[in-house]
Amino acid sequence: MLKDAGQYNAKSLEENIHKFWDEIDAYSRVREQRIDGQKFFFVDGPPYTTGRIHLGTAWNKIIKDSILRYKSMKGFHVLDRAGWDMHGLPIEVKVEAVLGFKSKKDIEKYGVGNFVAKCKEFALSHRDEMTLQFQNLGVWLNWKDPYMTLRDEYIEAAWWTLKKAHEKNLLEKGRRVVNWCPRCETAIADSEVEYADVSDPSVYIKFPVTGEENTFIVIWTTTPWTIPANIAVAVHPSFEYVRVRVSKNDKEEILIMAKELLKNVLKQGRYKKSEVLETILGEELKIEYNAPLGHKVPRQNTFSHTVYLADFVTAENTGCVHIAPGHGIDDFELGMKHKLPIFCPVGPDGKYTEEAGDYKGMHVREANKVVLDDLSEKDLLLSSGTISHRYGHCWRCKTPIIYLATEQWFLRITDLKEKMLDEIKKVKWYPDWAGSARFADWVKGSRDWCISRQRYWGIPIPVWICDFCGEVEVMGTMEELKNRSAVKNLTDLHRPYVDNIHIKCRKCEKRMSRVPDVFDVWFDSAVASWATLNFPRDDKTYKEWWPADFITEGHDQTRGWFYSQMGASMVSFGKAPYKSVLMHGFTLDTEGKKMSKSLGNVVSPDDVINKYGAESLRLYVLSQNAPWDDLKFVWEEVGTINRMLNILWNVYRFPLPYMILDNFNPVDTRERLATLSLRIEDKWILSKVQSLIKKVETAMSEYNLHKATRPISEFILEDLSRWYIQLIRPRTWREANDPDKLAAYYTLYEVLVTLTKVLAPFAPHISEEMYGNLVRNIHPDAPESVHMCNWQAPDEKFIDIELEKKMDIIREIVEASSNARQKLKRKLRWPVKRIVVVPKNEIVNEAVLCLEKVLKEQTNAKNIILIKHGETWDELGVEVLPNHAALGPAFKKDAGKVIAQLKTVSGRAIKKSILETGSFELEAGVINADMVTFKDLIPPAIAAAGFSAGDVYVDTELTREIESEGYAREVIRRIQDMRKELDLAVEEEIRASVEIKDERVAILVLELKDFIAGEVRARTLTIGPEVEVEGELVKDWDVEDVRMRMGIRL
RNA sequence: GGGCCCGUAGCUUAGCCAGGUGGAGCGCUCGGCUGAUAACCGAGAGGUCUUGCGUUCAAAUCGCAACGGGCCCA
Repeated sequence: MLKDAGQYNAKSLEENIHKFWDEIDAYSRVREQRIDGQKFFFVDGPPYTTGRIHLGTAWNKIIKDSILRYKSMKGFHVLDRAGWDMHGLPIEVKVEAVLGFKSKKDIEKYGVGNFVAKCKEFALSHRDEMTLQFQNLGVWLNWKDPYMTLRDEYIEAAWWTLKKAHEKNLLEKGRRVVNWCPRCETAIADSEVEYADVSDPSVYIKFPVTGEENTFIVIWTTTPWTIPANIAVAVHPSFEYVRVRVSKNDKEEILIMAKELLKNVLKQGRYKKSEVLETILGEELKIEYNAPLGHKVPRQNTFSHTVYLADFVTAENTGCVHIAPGHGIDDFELGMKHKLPIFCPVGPDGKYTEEAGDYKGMHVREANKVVLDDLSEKDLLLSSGTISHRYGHCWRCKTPIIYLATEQWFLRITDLKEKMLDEIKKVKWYPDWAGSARFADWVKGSRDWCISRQRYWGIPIPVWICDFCGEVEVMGTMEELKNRSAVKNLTDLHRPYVDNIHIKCRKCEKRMSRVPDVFDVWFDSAVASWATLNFPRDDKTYKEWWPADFITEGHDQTRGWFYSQMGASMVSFGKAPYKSVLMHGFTLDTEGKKMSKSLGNVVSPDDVINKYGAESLRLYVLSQNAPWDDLKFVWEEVGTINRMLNILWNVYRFPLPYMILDNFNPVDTRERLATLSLRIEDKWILSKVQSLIKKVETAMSEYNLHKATRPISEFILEDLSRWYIQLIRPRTWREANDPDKLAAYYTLYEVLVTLTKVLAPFAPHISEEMYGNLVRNIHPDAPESVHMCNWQAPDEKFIDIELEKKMDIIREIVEASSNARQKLKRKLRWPVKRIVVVPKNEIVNEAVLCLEKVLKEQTNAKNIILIKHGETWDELGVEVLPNHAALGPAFKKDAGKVIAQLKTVSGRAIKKSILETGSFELEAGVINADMVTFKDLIPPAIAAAGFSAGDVYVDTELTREIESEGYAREVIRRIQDMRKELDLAVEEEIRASVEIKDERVAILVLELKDFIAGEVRARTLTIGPEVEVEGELVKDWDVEDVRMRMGIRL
C-alpha cells in the first residue's frame, strides 16, 4: 500500500536513504546486476589524502556519480574503483609540521621507518574522513575496494612502467637544472611550483670587458646570489648594441648594452653625460670579460667568460643576460649547446659549497646582500633597487624555489611527443577544444619529465646501480626483486625497507645498490588506469578492460593527470590510456574569484549540505552551467534548486492522501492506461514525460549534464506543478470509483514513476524515496532500488508533438486572459461570461478546438468564442482616425466637412467597405484607404491581452448567474479557510451558518446553497440576512465590500 | 609575456557553432490563489548583449584589438 508523506526534509530523507543503501548493499548489487552488460571502464582521478574535501572536489565526484549511475541504468557493466593519491611531499610536509621538524636532518634523526609509518597513518586516516564526505553526497564508487597508491600491488605497477621505460631506452639519468626547494631539499616538478608576487632585488651589474680599459657589459638580475656562478652573457643576435661613453662625478667609462635600452640604463646609473661610440648587431658582438667575483670565488678565474647569442633574450632592462648554467633552465641549455662548464656551487640545503670560495657555508638567501656589497666595493654595481614580480615557491612549504643543476632521473617524453599528439586526436574530448587546443598545446611545449625526488614517502625508484661498474638494472616487480636479491620476506616496498637490499651485478658480479630517490608523486597517479586493474599482477583483467572508456577532471589536470597518464601510457603501451575525457571547470566565489583560505571566501560542501541537503547541491552544480565552464557559487541559486525539489516533493505527495483514501492500487499501469479513457491533458503529460526522456538522453550522449538536468527541473515546475496538477485537482476530489478520476490517478502515477527513473542519476535520494513508496510499496517484486531499474527508453507511442504545441498555445491564452482579467480587477474565482480568442494562425484554431474544455476550466469562462483565422471579432468597435495629410490636399476646403461626417458614420461600415472595395462614399465625398486609419474600440466590460499568436478578449460583464457563483465561491473559500484554522481532516463534516446582511447578495448565495454545502462538507448550512451565527469558530468577513459573518461547528 | 576558456537585466544564465525582432530563473513592484498551504500562481518594471574597430544590406552571434575574470605555462 502507498504511504502518506510529510513535508520535504532533505537531511533526514538523505540519511534514511544512505541507511537503506547500506542495509541492502545497494551499490554492490547494482554493479553485480550488470555483470553481463557492455563494459564501461571508468578511472577515478585520485584525490590527494590531505584535509577535507572542498566544493570543487564535491562537484568532481557528483559529475562522476551522475554519469556512472546513468551508464549503469543504461545497462553498462561499470568498473569504478575509487582512487586515493597517498604519497608525496604534501603529506611529508604535513607530518613534518605535526612533528615540529625543520629539515631532512630531523627526519633522518627520527628514523625514516618511523617517519614513513606516520605518513602512512596520516594518509589512511584522511582517506576515511574523505570517504565519509563523498558518501554524504550520495556518491557511488567502489569505496570498499579503492585503489591506493601506497599498496604494494600499486607500487608494482609503477615499477613495471619504469622497467618498460628502461627497456625502451626512455629512462635517462642526467644533470639538469630543476626547480629545487632548499627547505625540502628535493627537486620539485614544474606542477608543484606555485607562483606568487614577491619583492626581490633588481640590480644592474657591470662586467669588466677583457682588454678594453674601463669598459663594461651591463647585465640585469633579480638573483645576485647566482653571480658567483656566472659563466657567460647572452645577447640577441639581431638586436642593435651600443658602446657608450658615460660620465658621472667626473669619472668616465664605456658601457655596452642594447641600443633600445640605453635610456633606461643611463637613468638607472644616474649618468649625466653620454656619447654613443659604436652601434653593432648582437651577432657581431665578440667580447670576453673578467669574472666579476673572481677575487671571492677562485674557481671563477679558471673559466673563460664570453658573450653568446641566444633567441630568448628580450629587449628589457639591458638586453644582455647573465648566464649561470647551474642556476637557470635557459642558462643550462645555452651552456650545453656551447659546452660551457655547468658550475653550480650551491648544495641541496641552499648553502654555498667549497667551490664558492669565500661564500662557502652561506645560505643563498643571505648571500644577495653580501654579493652586492662585494660588487659595490669593486665598483661593479651600476644600480640596485627592488622589483615586485611573480616568483616560484614550493607549493607545500611556500619556500621560494631556486634552480639547481643536479643529477636526476628523467623520462624522455619528448621522444614520444609526435605519437602522443596523434593519440590525443583519437581520444574523444568534451568539449572538443579541451583536447584539440588546450591539451595539444601543452603537450607540444612539454619537456622531459623529471621523475626523481630526494625524499622518503613515495614509491621508491626501482633502479639499482652497480657500485663498481655503474651497470643499471630496473626491478619490475616484487617477485623479480626477491629473486635477484635473495631477500625472501619482503613485505613492504616503501623506504626504508627496500633501501638496503642489494643485488649482484650481472656484468661484474659486484654489488648493486638502489638509487635513494623516490618517484615524483605525479608518476603514482600516472599509472592509475592499469594499477587499478592490478596490472601487472593480474594480466587477464587488464586485457578485458584497458584502456579506460572515460575519465573526467578539472581543467587544471590538463597538465596534471591527463598528461601524466598519457605520458606513462605511451611509455608502457604506446597508446592513450583513455578513450574519452570530460574536462570540467573550477568552483569560484560569487565574484568569480577563486576560493582560497586567505581570501576567506571558501564555501565547504558540508555547509551547503547542512543548509539544503546533498540533493540540492548536486542538482545545483550539475545544472548551473556547462560542465567545462567555471562555476560561480551563489547561495541563492542553491536555494532555488531546493525550492524546486520541495515542489517536486509536494507534487509527489499531493495525490497520496486521495489515492490512499480510494485504495488506489496501481498494477499494470500501462495496460490500464490503454483501456481507460484518458483526457487530452492526460495524454499531453504522458507525451511530455516521454519527450523529457529523449531530451535527457540526447544531452547525456555528449555529457551535457546541464542540458540534461535543466529540462527535468522545467518539467517538474512548468508541466507537472504549474499545469497538470492544477488541471486534475477537481478530479481527485471526486467521490468513489469515478473512471475519470482513475484515469488521472494512473496518468499521474505513470508520470511520477517515470520521473523517478529520469531523476535517479542526478538526484539519487529523492528519486529513491519516491520510488520506494510509489513502486516498492505496491509491487514487492519490483527491483528494490530505483538504481537497479533499467533506464526507461522513450516510448514513441505516447509522444504527440502536435499536442504538446497546442497545449503551449492554450497555456499562453490562459496567461493572456489572466493578464486581461487583472486589467479589470476580476478575480479568477469569479467566472466570466465568455472569452473571445482571435487567432493569428491555423494552429491556434486547432488548439482551441482540441483543448476547449481545458481552456474553459483554466480561464473560468462560461463560453469560449473562437473567431475564424483571418477574421476580426465583430463586437469590437472601430474608431476611424482621419489622415489629415491625405484628406487636406484631396478635399481642400471641404476637408473639415468630410472629417466631421466620418464621425457620424459607423466605423465598422467604413472599415468593411474600404477593406472590400478600397473606398467609402460619404455625402461630402469618396474617401479611400490612404485617408484613414482604424483602431479597435474595446467595449467597457471587455479586457484585451495579446499572446504570441493572437489576441484574447475577456468579457467581464456580470450576470445574475455569475454573481451568484462568484459570491458562493467567496463563501466557500472562507469556510475552507476556517476549516483549516480548526485543523479539520479533509473528510470531516461540519455544520455551518452564514449571515449576509445585504439581502440581494444573500439571495444570490442561497441559490447555490447545495453546491456550497457539498464543497465545504456541511451537514447543515443556513444562509440569510438574519441568521444566528454560532459554533467553535465564528468570523467576520469583508467580501468585495459585502459584510458576512460565518460560523462552523462540528 | 604565451596558450585555452569565460564576460548577456541587480544576481545566475539561454541564445553564439550554421548572422536577420535578445529568452528564462532569482530578486524587486503589483496582483491572484487558498482541499500541495511555514506552500503555490500571474502580471509588470528592468538589457549601450564589457569596450573599440572591422566584415556584412544586417552582428550578442563572424574577425581583429583592448579591458576584466579563471586555469595552465613562462
